[in-house]
Amino acid sequence: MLDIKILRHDAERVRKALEARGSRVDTAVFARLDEKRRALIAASEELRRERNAVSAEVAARKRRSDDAADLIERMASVNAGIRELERDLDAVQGEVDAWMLEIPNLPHESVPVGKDENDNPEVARNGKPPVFTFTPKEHWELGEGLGGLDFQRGAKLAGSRFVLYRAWAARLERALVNFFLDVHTREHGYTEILPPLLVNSKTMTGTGNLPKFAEDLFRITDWDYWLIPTAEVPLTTMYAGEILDETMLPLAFTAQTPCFRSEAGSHGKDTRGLIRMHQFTKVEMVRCVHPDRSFEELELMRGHAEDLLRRLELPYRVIVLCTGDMGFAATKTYDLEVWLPGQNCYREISSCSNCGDFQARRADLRFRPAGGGKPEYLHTLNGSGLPVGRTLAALLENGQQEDGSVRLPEALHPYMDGLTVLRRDV
RNA sequence: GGAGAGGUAGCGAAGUUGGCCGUAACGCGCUCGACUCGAAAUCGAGUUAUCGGUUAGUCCCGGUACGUGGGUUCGAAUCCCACCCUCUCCGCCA
Repeated sequence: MLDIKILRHDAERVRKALEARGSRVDTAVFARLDEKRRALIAASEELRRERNAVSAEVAARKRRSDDAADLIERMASVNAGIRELERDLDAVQGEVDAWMLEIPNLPHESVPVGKDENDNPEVARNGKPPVFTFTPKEHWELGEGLGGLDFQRGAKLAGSRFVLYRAWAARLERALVNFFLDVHTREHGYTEILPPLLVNSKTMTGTGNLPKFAEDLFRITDWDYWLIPTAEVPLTTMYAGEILDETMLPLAFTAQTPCFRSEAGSHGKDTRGLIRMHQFTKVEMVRCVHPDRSFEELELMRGHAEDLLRRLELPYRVIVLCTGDMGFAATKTYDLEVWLPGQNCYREISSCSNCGDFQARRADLRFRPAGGGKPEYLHTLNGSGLPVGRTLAALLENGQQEDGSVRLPEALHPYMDGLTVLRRDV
């Protein structure tokens, strides 16, 4: 949610910033609603003030056993007025809220202006794509060939975009989860959380997934439960409604969870392989930080994700999402893209975003400054560190050998009981 | 699922025959000050959030908030209804 004061006093800035995102917003609508809302508040509060005063007078008379019938009679019209004004206010407030919840975050000034993913500048690159003396296969071919990925049975059990892991693949999934969590908790200073995988509407609204993106989510029939599309949702809103001590900042949480996404609107995209599933495991990083530090924290967190790719010896590049390609809640986003030899291109493997105070306002995440004083909204960041399925795909494609076996990077050997090469029989 | 108890400031807790009871008794914690060489102890003072008006900002004025949402009433922490959550016991269960 945007700061309502910015909308009031600098609507033009909002309009321009959102235009860069490719999202048009009619700030005049807001101005009109806001004005109406404030007038209704002022009017109804005036009547409430009167009611309070008269009620106090009634109480005083009753204590003296005096008659108060005239006052009570007078209150009938005051109460009718309050009822009417508040009914109107509720309606207007509802409109304002709905409007505010649909407005995306403003891009930070350092974000390049652009239209879509073709305008995302590359800012860093690491590792060299491996050179093969044969035509590299795609990961699903390797995975199926080695008996680890069973897309057919996944589809039988649940449908398309589901997969079943077997033997070394299931083991590798678990190894990656442990590896990621170990690095984050031991070296990067994150606290591991195991959150609920179902959350309510309020929680989903806090991160910005609702109300606008309901169609991207799975929900439970007859319950106010939604399946999380990422651990970002519960991790970011853990402290919703609370006022933290500044000394608690920065908070750094990591969690591995299944993630559930409807992938509505991506029919025909990445229909094969592990890239786009309805269910996938991801290790997520979330940071709740002092507003003055959030952009430094973004660099830090991006480094944490990069660290994992380096240790896995996976070639990758880093891009900044341009204004037109950013997510709803983000004010700045880096995407890490891993090299997939089978697909002969870089594919997104981590998205690290600074959401500024956008989610903090929605979820009411605040801290009290160390010197005392008014609570302030903190800033929230989230980043994948890393999605397990896509990492597994990258490992298969980058480590493949001519006979279809796959070399594992050294970092994973201890997590695989010393196994260094994936073969059909492991 | 059944029975009972409860939800009030950072924590504990008082307030239920409706009316100076909401900055909210009392205690703890925290902050500042006094005392002290320093500390403890003691004493004193301070310590909710939010919205609207006003403001450069503070102050100030007013509204709201006693789990949530409704209702009754001139007036609700207090009475009524629904729901949520926590605890205890019973049942069931990985």
